[in-house]
Amino acid sequence: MIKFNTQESSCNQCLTQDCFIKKYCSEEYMTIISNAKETSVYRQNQYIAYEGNTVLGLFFIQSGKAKIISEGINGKVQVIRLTKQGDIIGHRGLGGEKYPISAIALEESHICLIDNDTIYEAFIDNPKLTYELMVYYSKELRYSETKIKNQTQMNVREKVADALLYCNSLFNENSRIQLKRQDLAALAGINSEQLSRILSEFKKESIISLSKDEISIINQDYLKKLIASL
Amino acid sequence: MIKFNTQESSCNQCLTQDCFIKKYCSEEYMTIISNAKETSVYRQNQYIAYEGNTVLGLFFIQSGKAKIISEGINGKVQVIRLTKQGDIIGHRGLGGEKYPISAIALEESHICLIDNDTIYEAFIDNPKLTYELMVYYSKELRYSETKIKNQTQMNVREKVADALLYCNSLFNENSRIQLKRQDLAALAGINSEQLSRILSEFKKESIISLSKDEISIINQDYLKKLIASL
DNA sequence: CGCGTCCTTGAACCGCGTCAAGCCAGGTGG
DNA sequence: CCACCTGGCTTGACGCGGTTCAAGGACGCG
Repeated sequence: MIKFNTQESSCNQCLTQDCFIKKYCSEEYMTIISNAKETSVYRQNQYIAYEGNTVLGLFFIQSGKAKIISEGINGKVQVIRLTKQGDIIGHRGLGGEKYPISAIALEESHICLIDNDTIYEAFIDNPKLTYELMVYYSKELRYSETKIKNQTQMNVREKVADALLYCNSLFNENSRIQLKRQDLAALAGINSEQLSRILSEFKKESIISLSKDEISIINQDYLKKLIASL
Repeated sequence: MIKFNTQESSCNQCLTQDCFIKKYCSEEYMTIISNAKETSVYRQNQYIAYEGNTVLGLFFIQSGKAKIISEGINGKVQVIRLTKQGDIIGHRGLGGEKYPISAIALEESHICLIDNDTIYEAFIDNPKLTYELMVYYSKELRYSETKIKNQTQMNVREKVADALLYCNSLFNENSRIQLKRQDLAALAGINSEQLSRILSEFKKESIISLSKDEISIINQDYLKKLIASL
């Protein structure tokens, strides 16, 4: 694993404005955390956290993207969610000993690790931070519980629509989605053959366009209507 | 809705030891909350919170049980989780305006409602409370995300085993489960016909016993092995 | 140019959801 | 006390949607 402290290792000078630490910690604590944290660079496909490993602390994404996955029956992978700048990884390990999920970088990513003790102190001394993180969690819970229902009730076509809209709303890069088919399928909770079929259908119906390894949504309204009944 | 302040409306005299307020709030705050909270009695099948309604605050279960549900396609119900004494309902509404789920009492239940403002003040002034609640959330997240994977990858038989073990570990009342078939099916994420079939199979194989409206687990190890590969 | 990886498409099987009928227990009224 | 009705549970039969297996195509890389 490639790790090194980057030059911009001080939170004060960090440009990532959506970081919880920057937004909700006192000046005093930002310094403490700056000294304690370890910022590393992860290359594409590199593991950030590994299911079953001991919880070291909380990861904050300074820049980049990652997928959160969980392995199931016969090694079948489920993509739980995708993360971007400002998001947190590893919080599910709070109060536990082992990471219940794995995190893998989707592109080169700069990620700060704050160890268990430091972050615990920060929580106790910065109620606003803790509260805001709690709210962040409750949003994750809502997303997660909606997805339980979706996995149970949606058909394949709806699952694909849902996954496409999810990617689009999360990254919002001119509506372009660049995930491998396998990852997108694992996010939708289906197999890659079905995904291919549905994407072809959508293309024929001019709902999306496919070029190389990118998917662009053309008719977003259609996709939204498709999953509106949930 | 039947509502009245019970005699034991003071947190100091409350016998529910697993309540977060009792465990992590200062004496001073317990008094404040005692005065602000409203304790109500809900009968079986009565709604505690309703999907889409304005978030009033947080519900703490003093005694009783409830199911948390979400309605989906064609009014098809998904049981997200079950709750018991000491659990919290409505925290998913934090930072939102509307409850994203409904909660319905499974039996006569005494439930305390703490309004938004009071609970927010309590959070800011009791960092330990906020932290512990955050940890509680992270556990919910782990459960929830495991369930996403289960709904995607498990077959019907495994889903039933999972649901039975869930009920058993949650309530632990001499391994007896008293939920209506429909509720149990909605918890497992399948239809009630399939549930019946699988339960009959399990009965034939002496894994469970069925009597009237109760299910008893006989061979717990078998069920655990069945879902171990997840 | 050949190989490996990823994507696409076709074909066949089967698990599960749906529909429908029968069963059992409890409640109600004649 | 029995007849009837109602709601929940069980079981059977059927058909569809989706998974699986398999083959072929597109592309990048050595």
